[in-house]
Amino acid sequence: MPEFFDAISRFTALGPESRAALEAVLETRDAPRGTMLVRPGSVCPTIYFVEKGLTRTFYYKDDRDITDWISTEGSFAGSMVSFLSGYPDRRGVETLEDSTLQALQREDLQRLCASHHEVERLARLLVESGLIQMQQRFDDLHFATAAERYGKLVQEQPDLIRRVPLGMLASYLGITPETLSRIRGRR
Amino acid sequence: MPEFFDAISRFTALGPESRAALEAVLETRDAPRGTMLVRPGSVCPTIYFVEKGLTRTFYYKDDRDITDWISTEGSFAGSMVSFLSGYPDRRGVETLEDSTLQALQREDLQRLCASHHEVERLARLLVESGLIQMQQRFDDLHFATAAERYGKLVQEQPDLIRRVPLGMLASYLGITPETLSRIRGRR
DNA sequence: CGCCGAGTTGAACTGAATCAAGAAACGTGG
DNA sequence: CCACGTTTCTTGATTCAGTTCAACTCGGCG
Repeated sequence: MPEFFDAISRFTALGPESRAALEAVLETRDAPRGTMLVRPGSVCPTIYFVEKGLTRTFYYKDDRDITDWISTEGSFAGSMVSFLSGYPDRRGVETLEDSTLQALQREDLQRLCASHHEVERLARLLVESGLIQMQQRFDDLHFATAAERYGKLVQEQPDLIRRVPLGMLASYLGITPETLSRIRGRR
Repeated sequence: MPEFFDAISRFTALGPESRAALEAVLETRDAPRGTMLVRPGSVCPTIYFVEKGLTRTFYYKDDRDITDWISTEGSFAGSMVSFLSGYPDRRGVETLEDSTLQALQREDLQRLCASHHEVERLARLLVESGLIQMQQRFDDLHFATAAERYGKLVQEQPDLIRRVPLGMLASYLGITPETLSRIRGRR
């Protein structure tokens, strides 16, 4: 719980009232490795803050399992698009390790956004930072080679290389497992 | 001006006070074709609503001119990332046709967000829709072939094919001009 | 043990980039 | 209004990063 407020304090300061209101709707959830938090193809009514553990957002593209996003401690997990739009999305979410999560319901957040200006600001800033990350990832996909993207991942999140199976990392980077294996092979 | 409020009314309703406050800071600007609205590499302190005309967001990647985004009537133009973060960005913005724009300054928006909850909500919803679009585009880049992406563009914005030079369309689609020309060639 | 999924390795294939000329369109000044 | 130079577009030949398909290895684990 305090981790959550630590994390969001980087975006905006919450007054005691807003903070209490948020605290009241957050729900702590322990989920063992392999728990399906959101089923692919459904609406994602909950966004999870990862306090401990590891999750991935994934979907199926022509029977292939694609990892779309990986959320480590201190970040959010969910189908952003579905959570924001309220429409179903092919993306699902599952834990890759035993995890402790803070669950925030879409409806609660909507309500708090309406009633607390500070929460609305927080939501805006969170979405903004999501958009900026997305832009970054888009640019990488556009212009960096497979090896460059892998190199960047190694630099920025070296722990993931050990914690996430190769196949999932590969699809996260937008390449096949074979290609990632070869990239590793040289050096 | 009314076009602007029409467009944002799809997101949230503004009370008369918020509306007046926004109106007060909007500035209409006529820009002939080829006007540089934001220079690449600078901070983008202004977001433009395109009332009439056409703009593109672009940058240079190894001396190649890349079109990152195209904004038609009724949409926004600018370096989202820079506008939101306040940091410089390689992306610049220029008009592709004689255009009429509504200019909104970052500082004004920040101020109004702080003072008017409704404006903050509007900002959040706008960023959300930006993120959703971005996700869509990311997925396309990931999985659709060059020809599929072009086909989609033809379907969704057929006017752009006539209004935007091939080279710019190509880089917008993430391919070379040669490839786009060939795609057009067959059929 | 022997199976099974995850990872590696190899060979052939492919979509798109690159390099290299031409052809067409475009606008600017004489 | 035409001629010329510049930019834009097309077409062809070659190359390359990454995919696909297929076989093989390795490390558990029932």
